[in-house]
Amino acid sequence: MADNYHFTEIEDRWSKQWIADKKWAAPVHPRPNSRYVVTMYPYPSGDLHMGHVEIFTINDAIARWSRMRGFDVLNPIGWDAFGLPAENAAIRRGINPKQWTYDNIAKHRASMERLGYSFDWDRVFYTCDPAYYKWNQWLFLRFYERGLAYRAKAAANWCPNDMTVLANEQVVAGRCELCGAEVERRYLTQWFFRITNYADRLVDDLELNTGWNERLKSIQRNWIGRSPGAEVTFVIEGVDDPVTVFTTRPDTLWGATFFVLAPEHPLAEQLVAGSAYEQDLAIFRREVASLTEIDRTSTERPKKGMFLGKYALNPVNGERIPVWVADYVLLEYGTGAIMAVPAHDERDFEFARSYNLPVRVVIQEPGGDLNGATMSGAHSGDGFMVNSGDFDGTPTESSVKVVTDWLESQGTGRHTVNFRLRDWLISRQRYWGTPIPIVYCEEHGEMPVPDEDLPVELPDVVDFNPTGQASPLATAAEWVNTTCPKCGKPARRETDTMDTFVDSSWYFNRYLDPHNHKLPFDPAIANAWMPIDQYSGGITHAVMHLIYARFFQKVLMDLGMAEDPEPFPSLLNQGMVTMGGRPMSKSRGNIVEPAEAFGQYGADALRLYMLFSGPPEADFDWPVEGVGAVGRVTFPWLQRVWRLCEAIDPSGAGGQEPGPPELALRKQVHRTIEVVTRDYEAFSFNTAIARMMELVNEAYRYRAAGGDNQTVLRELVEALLKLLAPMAPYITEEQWHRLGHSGSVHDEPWPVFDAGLAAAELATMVVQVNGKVRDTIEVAPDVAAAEMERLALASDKVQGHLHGLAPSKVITKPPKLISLVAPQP
RNA sequence: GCCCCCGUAUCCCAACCGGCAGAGGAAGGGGACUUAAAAUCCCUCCAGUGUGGGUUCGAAUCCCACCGGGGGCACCA
Repeated sequence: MADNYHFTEIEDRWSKQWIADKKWAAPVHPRPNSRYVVTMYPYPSGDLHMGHVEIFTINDAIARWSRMRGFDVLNPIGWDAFGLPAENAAIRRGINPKQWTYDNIAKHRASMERLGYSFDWDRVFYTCDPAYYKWNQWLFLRFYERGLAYRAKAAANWCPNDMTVLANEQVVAGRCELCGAEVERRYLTQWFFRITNYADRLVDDLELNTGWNERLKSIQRNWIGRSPGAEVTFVIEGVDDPVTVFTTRPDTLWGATFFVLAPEHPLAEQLVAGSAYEQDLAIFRREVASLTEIDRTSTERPKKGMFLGKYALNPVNGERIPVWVADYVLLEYGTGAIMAVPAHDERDFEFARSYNLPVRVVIQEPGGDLNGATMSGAHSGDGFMVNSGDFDGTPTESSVKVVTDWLESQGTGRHTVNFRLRDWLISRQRYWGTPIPIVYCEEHGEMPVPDEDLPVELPDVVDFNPTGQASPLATAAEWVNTTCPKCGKPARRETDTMDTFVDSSWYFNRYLDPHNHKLPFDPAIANAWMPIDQYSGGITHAVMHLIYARFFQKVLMDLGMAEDPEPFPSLLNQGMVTMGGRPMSKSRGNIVEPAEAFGQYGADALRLYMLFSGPPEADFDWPVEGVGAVGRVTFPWLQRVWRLCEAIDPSGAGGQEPGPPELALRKQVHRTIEVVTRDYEAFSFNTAIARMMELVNEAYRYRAAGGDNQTVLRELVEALLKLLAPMAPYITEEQWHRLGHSGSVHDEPWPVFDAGLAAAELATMVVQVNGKVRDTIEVAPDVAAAEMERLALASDKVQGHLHGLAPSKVITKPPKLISLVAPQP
């Protein structure tokens, strides 16, 4: 008697069995045919959400499929366990962040186990564990030795809500990426990683990432913002040191009619010191400082500035041009100073018109008559140089290079490249992160903590409440007061902690050697697995994690600890899971809890539902009905698969000689193997499932028509179970055993299709006349072109459209298509 | 403003290198089974591919322009 599909019992039993057997453990040293498959480790806030389920399921299907294809597969997991939400939860509840974090990790893990993810549980780590963050500190010291970690005073993004500074990457449209509060600009002394040293390599090596989509590469290119141009040196009257400006259009130098400094530029202060302009500048600076970053960078606001009473000398013609400060010039970009060419730059033009500064045309369009006095907007396009001495007539295509070369020869300029990317600000004024391993000695100043004193552990007793003044760690007096590693005299520890993106910038290396006590990882072991063959995760990390980790990889390479310039040349970005077009959230009430879904319909049905929803990269709008969608779509199909399997005699009793219906069914099995394999290769899980549904439909139709050949049905079901196993691991394992096998379906080799069996005996040839389908004819798959033409011309329908004339042109694509072009009558 | 991605049945989604627009699912309609219903099984309806041009024997697919949606960058010199 056939059993029903009791998914809860089946899933519980196999889940425990696999874990007890350490079924997904990977070897330390892989064979040459290995696959390192990694999905971004989660942040343990609450339980898993649907976004996790989607990407982990995709990742798991890839890992399991790779195993069946004979690869050594490493599919690890860990937790990104440091970070602000834990600390905020701890403050609200009056507990230690550690407790909240570990409670959530336990929830995550239970859900992951039930969902059947084939992670290698022996390699798990938590980044808040001193055994992990010790190596953040170790790596920090290596960066420090090479000048890649440094402390400097700079304008920083301060989140008034989270009471910490943020990296540029963590500010979205002027707001804190985590809490949404508008960030403030503060001049603070902070720790930075010198990522700008790697800006060129970060752009150039994007080309090595052949498995990235264009969208992501474009986001990173935009973010890094490489801008080739020139530096030009100006002399300001009465100032000893020359001032350098950056420009992308040195060919417009002859059109510079004024010179502008950023209001905060130290030189501005110096220029007006003791003059009548001094007080006005102070007032103007205060005005600018009172603007938020959003206002300051708005293109809508009229530009403001003031003359400083000094003149700069244009290096190309010695002309005296007035020096101004203006709010549209930013201290952070380029050199904080510009030459203003109003005729050919929109911003300079706007400013010149509001302050009645001269506009001089130095680029003219062919046949154009641009006039500085009358033009209504800047001409920033191409043309040829005018009013530029010997360079008149030089076209824009070559002018930038020609002029810059000439400036170099004169010693007044040089080719250079500017970047939008800023150095990565890594210090945070919060508790729950890696302590920065630096102490400050009265005598020796900033001193790195020696390697043998690592880890610098987080103290337990701390007042977490951020004050905005000092970091919480400053309240742990016993911890802060230490001794100088050099002289032994009293010293104070650095009280800022590291950005948690430091943790995630190298974690995939730690999985490869997770218990190493001497090094973050053994390069020899890591290099055997690296780079990651398939990485997966959200595109929300496009300019954060995905740029930082690439930077780390390059530094590791320069340290001799890595061989590969890119850590994850192939990356899959899953789409967002939404409901009603908006992100799922508790407060909005548009949420489906994974536990609810697998509780009602099972992990297999939920996994399959996520995979069936569409291509992995596409956003997925969950139907508003909620979990019921699983009960309407993939759960009934799994029951259908279950019933089909139950119709197979486990004793393996043979069937009769196969007749035409059985041969047709067998052909369908092999065609399914062929296309499903192709779909897996393309990560096209939704179409793979559709193909399997088709096969199941065929089997049902065969049985509904009275067919019951056990041999062919068993072939079909066994192939189906193998093809489905990476996506729905439980039902396939259970039925594989019920069919009488003692081993695991997950240890089976991936099925191979028989090309002879998969091929059709007859092909359908489409006959087009003038591009329109006029007839279809059954032909042999290996039909010759001449035979196709003969058959096509023999068709009455075709003759009707040729009007009895011979075709003027014949295109054949054997065996599927022949296209005839009728002669013009 | 510049750049990237996407527009296909009522809905979700297919369509390889340009070659019969439809694989799958949902919803809808009909039928079988049943005393009846549910469940199950079978059958079935549904668009000419956002719009307008172009290239081609032939365009959902390639090119151009536009419209709509999503995203990135943006007083970046």
